[in-house]
Amino acid sequence: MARAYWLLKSEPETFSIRDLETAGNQTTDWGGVRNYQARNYIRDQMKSGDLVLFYHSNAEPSGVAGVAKVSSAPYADSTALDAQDPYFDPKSRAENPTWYAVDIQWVQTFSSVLPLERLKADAELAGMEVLRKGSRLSVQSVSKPHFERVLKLAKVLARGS
DNA sequence: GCCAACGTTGGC
DNA sequence: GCCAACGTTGGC
Repeated sequence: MARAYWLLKSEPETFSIRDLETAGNQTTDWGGVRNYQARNYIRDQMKSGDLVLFYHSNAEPSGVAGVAKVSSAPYADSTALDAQDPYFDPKSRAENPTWYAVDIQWVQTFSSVLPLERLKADAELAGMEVLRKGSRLSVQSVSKPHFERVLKLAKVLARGS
């Protein structure tokens, strides 16, 4: 099956593209997702090699900060099974997990964050989920043309700075 | 800090 | 199964 494209949101004060970059070639487990639609994307569709737009939310500015890649198959989110973890979910069981995670790996940090405002202004990105008013989903599917367009805009931004 | 747009919970 | 109340997300 062909590679898929995603957008993952993170608040940079919690975990930023720099934090991911610091991890270098090491993988980072992307867990703690507690929304069923996002869970379904992770559990049912994500696969190793998929590419990810790493999005900073609640940031100044909010926008796409870089690129990551999925580096594992989906697996049970251990934070849901650990009673000491803030993301613990007593309804999730090891033999039938409710929540899933994947490993991700740093690929690229943009020279500066590509702001949401810039994405909104681009006609080719019309219909992209992250641009929808009230879009709160932390794991979003991105079309290949939209993914490639975002990379293009990031390059243009780098050239201009 | 405000508030719109959600998703979830629980009474009925 | 409906829906009001509530909690959360996230842009601004």
